[in-house]
Amino acid sequence: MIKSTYNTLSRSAIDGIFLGNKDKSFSVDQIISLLKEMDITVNKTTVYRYVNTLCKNKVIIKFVAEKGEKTLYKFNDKNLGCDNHLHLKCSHCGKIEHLGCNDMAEFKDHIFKEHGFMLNCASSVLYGVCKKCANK
Amino acid sequence: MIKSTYNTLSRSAIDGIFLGNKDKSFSVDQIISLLKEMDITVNKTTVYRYVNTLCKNKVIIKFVAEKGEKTLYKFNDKNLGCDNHLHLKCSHCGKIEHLGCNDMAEFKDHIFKEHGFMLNCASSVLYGVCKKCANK
DNA sequence: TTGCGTGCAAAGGTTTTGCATGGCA
DNA sequence: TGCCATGCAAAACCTTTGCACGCAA
Repeated sequence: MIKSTYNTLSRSAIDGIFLGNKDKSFSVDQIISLLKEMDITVNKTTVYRYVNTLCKNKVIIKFVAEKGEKTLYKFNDKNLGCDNHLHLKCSHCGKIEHLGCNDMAEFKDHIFKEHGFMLNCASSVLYGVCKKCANK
Repeated sequence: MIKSTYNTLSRSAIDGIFLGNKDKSFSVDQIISLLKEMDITVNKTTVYRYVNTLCKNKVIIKFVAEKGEKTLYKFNDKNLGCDNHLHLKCSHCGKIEHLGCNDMAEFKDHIFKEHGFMLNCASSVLYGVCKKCANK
């Protein structure tokens, strides 16, 4: 999924996991388990290194689910439109800011897991005061 | 801040930090630094134990800020009403759920720190489909 | 005096780093 | 061949636990 590097079985397989489950998130241990099911054994260090590389390249996103939980990694789907990010509307100047999906992933996930509420981002608007107006 | 326990200098000082900065959040290391500025030296273990006790008593709330960041602790202000939590409205049945401030702290904090946007929770409603309606 | 609070050391768990080897291009 | 990818071991880091001692009530 990233350019100017070598292709290896491990990396292709990890790519496959993220590409084949664009809406799911995985911990490093889960990735290793999934690889094992495909009879591919990969060292934990290798997985950590690769997911970090993918994060730096913005191919996947990294987030912490809860308290002491393990770090999760998820495909960063850039093709999704306004139904996948929230909108912040300034009550003062009326400007609307789009809250990118990187910021949303954890929050939406939490609302769904903990409250069983499937958020419809396209319809939801958060109101407040933006930085510029706050400084006036 | 909690009953049926002994009062000690360390605990009073930690109480003071949270009570005096109700809207701010601190890591264990930050707490130790602040105590040091008051010439109070407290062992890290002690701080961990006390903040965990305070969490169990719902006096403060615990949350993870970002990625691999340290766990943060913040005063749990119960005097705040609907202007401190978000509302989830089901587009199907119309029911409104209140998203408690424990769930909100991190999200609101993030929006403010990263986007400079001061969220007005009272005016903001998130739309989606609740658990009951989703199961129909 | 009783039992909670504390500090120290050690352990636990996740993630990172160093180094030598292996494998892609 | 050159350089990146990998595995192993060890380290780094945050947090928790065990144990003995100290101190509040």
